[in-house]
Amino acid sequence: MSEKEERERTAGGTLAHRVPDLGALELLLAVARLGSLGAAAREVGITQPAASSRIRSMERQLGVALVDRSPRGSRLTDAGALVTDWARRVVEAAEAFDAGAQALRDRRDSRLRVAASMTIAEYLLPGWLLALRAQRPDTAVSLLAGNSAAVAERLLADEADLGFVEGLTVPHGLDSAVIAHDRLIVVVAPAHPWARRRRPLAAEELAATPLILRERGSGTRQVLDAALGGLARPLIELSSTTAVKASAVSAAGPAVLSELAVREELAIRRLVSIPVDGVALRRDLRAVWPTGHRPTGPARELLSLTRG
Amino acid sequence: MSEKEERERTAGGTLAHRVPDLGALELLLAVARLGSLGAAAREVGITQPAASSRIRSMERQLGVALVDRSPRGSRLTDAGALVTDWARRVVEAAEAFDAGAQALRDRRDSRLRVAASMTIAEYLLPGWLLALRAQRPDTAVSLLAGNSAAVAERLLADEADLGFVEGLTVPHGLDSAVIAHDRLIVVVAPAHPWARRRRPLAAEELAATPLILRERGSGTRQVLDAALGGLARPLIELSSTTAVKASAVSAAGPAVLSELAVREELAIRRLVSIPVDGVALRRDLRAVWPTGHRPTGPARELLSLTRG
DNA sequence: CTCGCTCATAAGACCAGCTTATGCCCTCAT
DNA sequence: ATGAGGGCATAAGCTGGTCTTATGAGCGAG
Repeated sequence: MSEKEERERTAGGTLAHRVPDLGALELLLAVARLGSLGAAAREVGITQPAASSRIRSMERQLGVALVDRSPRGSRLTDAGALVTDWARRVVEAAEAFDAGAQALRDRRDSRLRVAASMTIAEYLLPGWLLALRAQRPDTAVSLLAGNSAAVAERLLADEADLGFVEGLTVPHGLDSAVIAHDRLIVVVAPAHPWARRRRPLAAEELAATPLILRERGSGTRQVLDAALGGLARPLIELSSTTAVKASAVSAAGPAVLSELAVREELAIRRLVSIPVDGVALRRDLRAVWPTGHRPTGPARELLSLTRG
Repeated sequence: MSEKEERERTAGGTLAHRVPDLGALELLLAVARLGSLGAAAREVGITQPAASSRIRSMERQLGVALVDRSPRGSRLTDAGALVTDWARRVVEAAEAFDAGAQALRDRRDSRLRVAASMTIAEYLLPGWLLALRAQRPDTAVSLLAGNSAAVAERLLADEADLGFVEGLTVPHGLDSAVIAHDRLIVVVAPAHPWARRRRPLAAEELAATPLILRERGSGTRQVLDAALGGLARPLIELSSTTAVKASAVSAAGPAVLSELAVREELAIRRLVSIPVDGVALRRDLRAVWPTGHRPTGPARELLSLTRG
C-alpha cells in the first residue's frame, strides 16, 4: 500500500469523497427550510424515496445524524443545524460560480454585455450578478475580463454595454463613476516578524524591503510603483494574485495585494495586514461607459446594484 | 411539460447540474497549479484519461474552453483562469465544511475536545480548524456546540478541553481570554428607507421601532435587550439567525444581528448596515477553560491560532 | 375509521465516471 | 536520425451510485 493510499484510507478519501455533493447539500437546505423530506424532494425535483436515501447516505458519510424523522415531518438535529449552516456557504459559493460561469458562456443574445478588469470580475462581479438575477431573473449577462485597455476597446467598439476598471486613470473616451474603493495592503504570514510590529511601517522601509509582487505591468504593481515613486523592490515576481498569496502564506516574505484579494485570508488569520504610513495605496474602482452614453436598461440596473 | 420542467430546461437543470462537482473543481485547481492534465490526474489519484475526460465534460457543461492543451502541457485560458478562481472559493467552502464535519463526527479518541457557542461554531471554528490542520495535520478534534451554560458544563465535567462563548458574562468556575470582538448591527434591505439615511440612528429611535429579532433568551437578544434597557420591540421573533436574515433581506423590516452573521450579505450589498449612536452593541468573544487549568498541548495551539 | 400526511424499504433501470489499452504528437538527447 | 519520454485523445468495458416505481407502516385529524 502506497503512502498516498494509506493516507486516503485513514482520512476517507479525497475531499470530494468526504463532502456530500451539491445536490445533497441543496436537498439538506430544503429540508431545513421546509421541515419535511417529501416537500424538500418535490422542491429539488426528485421523489421522496430518493430524498430519503440521499439524506441517509449523507448521514452515513458524515457519521452524524442530521435530521430527526417523525411521522409529522423532519427537523434538524443540533449537529444538523450546524452542518446545514456550513453547507449553505458551499452552496452560496456554488451559486456565485454558476452566475459567473453563465456570464462567461452566453456571449451572443445577451441583454447586458459587461467588460471588467480581472480583480473586479474575480471578486465582485459574481455577487453583483446574483443580486441582478434576484431582481431581474431573465436578464442574460455576458462577461469579458481583461485589462483597462481591453475594457475600453470593447466599450468603444460597442461590444460591451458597461465596463469596470480599477486603474489609476480612466481611459480616454469613457465616462466613469466611482463605485467602490480598494486599497493595496501589505501582508505577511502570522509567523513573520512584522506580524508582531506595534508601529506602522514607514514608506521608506517598505520601499527598501524586497517584496513578493505581481509582475511589472499588472494593475496592482502599477499602483504600488506609483505610490512609492517607482521604487518597489521585488523579492519574487509572480504572474497571478493566487501565486502571490500562496507565496506570502508560506512565509516567503511580505507581499502587497489588493484588500479584496486577501479579505478571506485576513479573516481566518492566514495572513496578517501591516499598516503603512505615508503612502497612498488607495485606488478607485470605477464603472465606465462611452462618453455621453449613460447606461440605461439592464446596465443601469447593474450599475445601481454596485453602489447599493 | 410542467412549468418547472420548462424552467429547468431553459436554465439547464438545477444548480448541481450546472456546477461541476467538487472532484472536477479540485482537478481544475490541480491543472492550474501543475500545468498538466496528467500531473493533475496523478495528484488527485485518477488516471490521465479520466482527467482528460472530466475536464472536457466540464468544458462542455460550462460552454467555455478552460485549458489550452498542447503537446507540452496545458495552460488555463483567460476564461479558465477566472473559472478557476471562482472554483477555488467553492473548494475552500467545502474544506471548511469538511473540517467542521470531521470535528462533529469524531467524539471519541480525539486529542482535542472543543465546546463552542453556536455563532462561533458556525462562523469562526471551521477556519480555525483548517489552520490547525495545516499546522498539526494529525490532531483529531471533536466539537460540541451549545449555549454558554452547556459549554461551561462540558468543561467542568472534563468532557471538553477548551470552550468558546459569546455571552456578556463568563460562567462561574472558568477562566477566560478575549479572542475577538463581535458587534450587533442593525441591518435593512437596500430598498428600506433607512438605507438612505445620512445620520446615525439614535438609541431611542431603535428602541421605538419594531425589529426582526431572535427569540428571547438567545445570546444576541440578551445583548440587545441589555443595551436598550430591556426595551427592544419585536416585529417578529424567529428562532434562527438564518430566518432573521432571510426576513430582513425580503424587506420585512430592520433586523439586529451579529456582524459575523451578515458579513457576506453586507459585502454583496444584500443587506445594508445602519450606524447607531449611543448604544454599546459590542460584545466579547472569549475562549474559556476551567479555572486554573491553563490550556496545554493542542488546546493551547488552537487558542493561539484564534488570536493570530 | 379512513383520509392524508409523514417516512422506509425493495427491486430494477440508467448513466456518469473510472480503468486499461492503445495511438499520435512533439521535444530533447543520444 | 532516432528512440525515449512526456503530453493528450480515443475506445471499450466495468462498476457504483442515484434515480424511479411500487409498496407498506406510523401517526393525527375530521
